[in-house]
Amino acid sequence: MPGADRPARGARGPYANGERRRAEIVDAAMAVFAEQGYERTSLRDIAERAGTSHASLIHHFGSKAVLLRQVLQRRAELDRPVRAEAVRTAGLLDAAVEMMHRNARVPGLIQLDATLTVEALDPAHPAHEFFRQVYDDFAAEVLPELERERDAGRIRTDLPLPLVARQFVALIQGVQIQWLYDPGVDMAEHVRVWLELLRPARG
Amino acid sequence: MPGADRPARGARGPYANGERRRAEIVDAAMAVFAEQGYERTSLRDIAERAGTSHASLIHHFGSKAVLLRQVLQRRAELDRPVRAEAVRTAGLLDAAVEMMHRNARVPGLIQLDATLTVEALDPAHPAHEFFRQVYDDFAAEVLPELERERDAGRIRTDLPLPLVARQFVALIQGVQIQWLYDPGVDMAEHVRVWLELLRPARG
DNA sequence: GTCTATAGAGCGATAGAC
DNA sequence: GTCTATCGCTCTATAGAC
Repeated sequence: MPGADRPARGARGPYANGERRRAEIVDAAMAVFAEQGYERTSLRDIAERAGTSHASLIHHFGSKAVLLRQVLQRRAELDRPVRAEAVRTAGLLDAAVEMMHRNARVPGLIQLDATLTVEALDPAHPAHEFFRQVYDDFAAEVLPELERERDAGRIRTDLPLPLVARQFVALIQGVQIQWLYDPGVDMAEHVRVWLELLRPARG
Repeated sequence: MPGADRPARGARGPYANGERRRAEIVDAAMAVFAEQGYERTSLRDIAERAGTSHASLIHHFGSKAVLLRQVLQRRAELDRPVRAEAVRTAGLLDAAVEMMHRNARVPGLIQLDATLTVEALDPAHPAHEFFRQVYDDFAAEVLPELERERDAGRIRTDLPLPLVARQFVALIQGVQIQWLYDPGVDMAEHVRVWLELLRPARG
């Protein structure tokens, strides 16, 4: 199946080598951004990791900012199927527990999110809109799930759910940062306990 | 009373002008760090704000890292009396609601904390130990307060309080970042609702 | 498509006049 | 104690050979 829907040009489809090279560079950039953040990472750092020159990065992507956007897009693509499976089997809220457990085992992944999120607070940052949208979307996705849970009697009826949905985002964000300072922090357990707090009174 | 316990040298105490100048530079640095973070701020940016040259900053502080430490120390000194008063009148937990409400009105203050916190994740960063200590200390200070509240029957008895103490820190951190992305987020209300979640079941 | 060379700018820090 | 001048370095991005 791979490449079957493309006209052959050379051994693989068109631009196959160029696309593979670009993918290698994006992977290298993702790794180095995760270790050092965006601002502190130079094109030379990424080029060294990818086994090429910083000039070739510019050739392929045009600028460091564009490369960052490719990294964010790639990360979202990698996440989507894993996340979809977790949501399918556990529901959106409990899936977060599973996702945090899993993400903690991928070196640099959470540091990438935390570092870029805060760097991108500046509205002029190339990833500012991306993160604003990600958080808004996530809160908007969580809200109806919270309403369903409330209507099913599984969470308290006296809570301002739009605020609670946003608090879910904030909690995940904050727990990640505390975990980065102290790996003894159990991120999944934090989310689990917080979800427990939402449950109705049991006497 | 001011300066009375010092031998006069010139019109004011010793080093009076130098200390005033240093204080002005620290205030300027605090403002610019708050707007741009530490890494993205140059000594020239700070010097311009303070109305002097970047060389004079080095003269007074020796390095950019030392200047950052002075800023953090100054910020802690500014915070201490306000915080102490809030804790005295409201108790430690409710004081946080008050503090977040107040801090939201000081431009750049929360951005300073959030930006530096994440930049300082790197153990080699000049503020890494400072922030690790601040978060550990705060969680350690909150824990006995939570235990008192539990013993007084004001919060649930089935919660892992050491984790909850750390979650308080994480929540404040995360809510601040969400607020920076969307000023419509009501930080104090988030803390208030979370504290409400801790209360015992009421049927 | 990848390289070397380099432009052009900004950085932290230093030296030394005043 | 403050300045100008500058060092030595790093950065993003460009130019052009191959």
